[in-house]
Amino acid sequence: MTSLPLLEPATEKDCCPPSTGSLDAYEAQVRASVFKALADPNRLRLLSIVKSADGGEACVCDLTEPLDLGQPTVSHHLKILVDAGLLHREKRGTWAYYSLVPGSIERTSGLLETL
Amino acid sequence: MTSLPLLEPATEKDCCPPSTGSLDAYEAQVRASVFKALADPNRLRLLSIVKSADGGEACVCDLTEPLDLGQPTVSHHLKILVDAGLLHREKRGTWAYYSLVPGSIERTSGLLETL
DNA sequence: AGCATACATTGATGAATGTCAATGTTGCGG
DNA sequence: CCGCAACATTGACATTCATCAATGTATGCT
Repeated sequence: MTSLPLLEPATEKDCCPPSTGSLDAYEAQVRASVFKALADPNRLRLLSIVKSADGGEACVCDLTEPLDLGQPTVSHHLKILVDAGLLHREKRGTWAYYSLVPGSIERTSGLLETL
Repeated sequence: MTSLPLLEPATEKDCCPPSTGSLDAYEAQVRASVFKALADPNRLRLLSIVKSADGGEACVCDLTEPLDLGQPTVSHHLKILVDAGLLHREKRGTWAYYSLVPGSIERTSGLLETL
């Protein structure tokens, strides 16, 4: 994988006028990689827990127990969500705090409705 | 896989009050299976082509060429989209016509925003 | 009946994915 | 400096997945 621009940043020009009438191969691949990040039950639960966490953020140690997964596995899933542009990672001291990227859920919905 | 109720039918009771505050394992699996259907570029293109097709429907023979895929592969992808509740299949004569299930895109967006 | 067309299903194969154990890295406290 | 705690990375393994070739199943036509 070559690290595609998954979720376009908020500072994007006016969005997605479908000139051809249907998705070209490139756009389809970009969008599919975002849905790939959502295509795992544990990653959906991670998003849900982070979203409803106190302060809107959570560290790995808070996430490994409710999912009943090992710490390396949780870190792996979190990395996929960060690479997809859905989660933001901020390291403070020894802890890594994950939070939802503002607007990322809405932008992902947009990827669906502008098919 | 045991054929889970992927996209709840339109005749669903008032939607998804999150009692626990975060997704339980079952709900996460149900929702993930819908996003799994969307996690492939060729399937996204299929949805896009069907959506913008004349009359809102298309047969397999219209879909195999723009995707540059074999007919069995296209049929396979279409089956996944039907099983996910996103496409509807209607057989008329020798042809099989696929169309978007009304409201399925919006319901899928709902699966995102109610995480 | 016989044949061609449109589509589905099966089986096989290479690639991608989820998980864990082991190890590496970084920051904090004594 | 030493050890511990939190997290990331690597390597291995089993499972799932996307694709195709071959075959099966209807349906329409002559």
